[in-house]
Amino acid sequence: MSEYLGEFEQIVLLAIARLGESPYGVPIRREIEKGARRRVSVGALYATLDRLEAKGYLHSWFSEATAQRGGRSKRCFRLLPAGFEALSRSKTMLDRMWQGVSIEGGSRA
Amino acid sequence: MSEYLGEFEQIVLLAIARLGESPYGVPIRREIEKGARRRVSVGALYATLDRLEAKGYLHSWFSEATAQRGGRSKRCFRLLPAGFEALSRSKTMLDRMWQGVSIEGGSRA
DNA sequence: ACATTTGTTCCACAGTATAGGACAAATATG
DNA sequence: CATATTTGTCCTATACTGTGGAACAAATGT
Repeated sequence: MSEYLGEFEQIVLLAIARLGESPYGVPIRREIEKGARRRVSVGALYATLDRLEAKGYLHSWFSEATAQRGGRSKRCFRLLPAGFEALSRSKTMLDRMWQGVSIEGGSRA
Repeated sequence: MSEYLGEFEQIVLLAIARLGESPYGVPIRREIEKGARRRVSVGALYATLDRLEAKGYLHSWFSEATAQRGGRSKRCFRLLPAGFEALSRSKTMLDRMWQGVSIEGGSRA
């Protein structure tokens, strides 16, 4: 297992952090599409959630079913401290690498 | 080909942007190890450089050999505008997702 | 000639990203 | 009650990215 988070892994953890209240798959997906302005397939999302939980960055459990049409039990998620720390490490590293790069566009003569 | 950059791809592009003067493999590698504080194997670096060039984010060419022991021709790199734009897109997206997350650590009660 | 130094390429494999269909579990309805 | 509809998760297959290290290439040194 790599010491660092992939791009999409970061986005998923951040979406959960933003939502806060034990969100489940559907809201998480919506939050990513809205916040990152990027299409997300269901499969991609759950695969990543599984991996993040296996790494100990996330915890999940099943809620009770609700009395609504299709209101089956939902798999809720919570960001664990280790997840937040991994997120911070990635951010710190990227921020550090961006220092001194600025607006020069990279096409110097 | 994904629309977004992987974590390591970002780091490689940033290292080249920071170095500026048509750097080649060895200095790029050193810059990453120093700047990102992360170990980089040669193979990992060149594989990523090749992919970034194939995507049109980077341009490379071979320099003349120099009169030094082992001073063979070097493969020099330059960040292309498309590379800088891709980098900016990734940064903008991550910055947007970080908004509202702050220091709460993610382990709310 | 052959050793040493510096650099790059190749190869094999692990890990991450992606899409979409299959499947499960609830209520609605005739 | 049998079946349709709705909501949500799981599974499977495949492409792309990340990884390390050995092999190879091309200079000068001795």
